[in-house]
Amino acid sequence: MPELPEVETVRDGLARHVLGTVVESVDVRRDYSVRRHAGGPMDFAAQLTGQTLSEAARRGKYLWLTLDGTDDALLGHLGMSGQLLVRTGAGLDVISPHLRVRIGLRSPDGDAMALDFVDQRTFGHLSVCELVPTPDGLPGGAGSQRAALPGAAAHIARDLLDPALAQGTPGRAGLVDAVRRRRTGIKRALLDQSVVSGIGNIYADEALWRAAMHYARPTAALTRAQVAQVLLAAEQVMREALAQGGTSFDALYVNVNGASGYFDRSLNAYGQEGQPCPRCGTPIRRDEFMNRSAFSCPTCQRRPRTPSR
DNA sequence: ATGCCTACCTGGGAGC
DNA sequence: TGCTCCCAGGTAGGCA
Repeated sequence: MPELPEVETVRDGLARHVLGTVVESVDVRRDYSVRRHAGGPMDFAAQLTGQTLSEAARRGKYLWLTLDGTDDALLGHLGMSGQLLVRTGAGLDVISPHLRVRIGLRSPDGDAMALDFVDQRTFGHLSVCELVPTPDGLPGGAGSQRAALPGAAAHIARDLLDPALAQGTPGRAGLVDAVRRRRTGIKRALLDQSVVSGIGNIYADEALWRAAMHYARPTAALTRAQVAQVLLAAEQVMREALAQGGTSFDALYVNVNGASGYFDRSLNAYGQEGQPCPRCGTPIRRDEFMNRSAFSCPTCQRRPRTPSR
């Protein structure tokens, strides 16, 4: 499912293919896919039609296209199965079985195009949302780097690929402290998008495996160095996935599952129940966690004596 | 305020 | 072959 690397791949593809296009039509095929939009699907279409898409931005797993000359943006979240596909030429005849919204576009060259929102499981959604200035998205209150974010995403923290959270910056140190202030387990903290964004179940498990840390380790009992290590592991895993997936949008198409091709080859823990740990050979274990799964190596990632859930 | 849980939603695939 | 059921999980909102 799309987490930060996949969403960034989509954002990059949109930046290269749809900026400067004008919205000519909006076909909402499933009302549920237009959510958190005050006026509903009809208003969504009305607000988009005639607008020029002028910038492709992202915060965590939210991404948006700003509408030129307004304070509004087309905001999207891919949920767990969403895709944004650019259609051109004969591709316009392709109607995916899970097409939820088609946005008809006209390129600066006069070509007909479409931006298709395809989403099998319908956890994703689109809206038109006002951009609002945020006081400071940095954990720990460091710095003064304001940002204009869609109101619906204003509560989302910066992600580990955000320059403001680069290693050695006040932002990164503030994030470490913010994690340690939590009274919960490390995986819950990693998944909390208001602490650090972009990490989902897959990259959380992969980061914890790489850092050789159990998911239930209480954050408050971790040292700064341990928290920094986990965050670095998460950053590395996501950067590697981004490097592998970054070209898939050249074909105007992201894999059917919204993934970047990373998953086939490089997963060490997630989904690997019963498979040998690549580090020590112990079979990877699957636990129920937050009504989902947590995959870990029982040897490399030893459960703490007093685990946090 | 903070932490945790549940509902939302679909259809591919496993099991019979 | 055809049917049923399970499973995936990001997020908002509500609860304690």
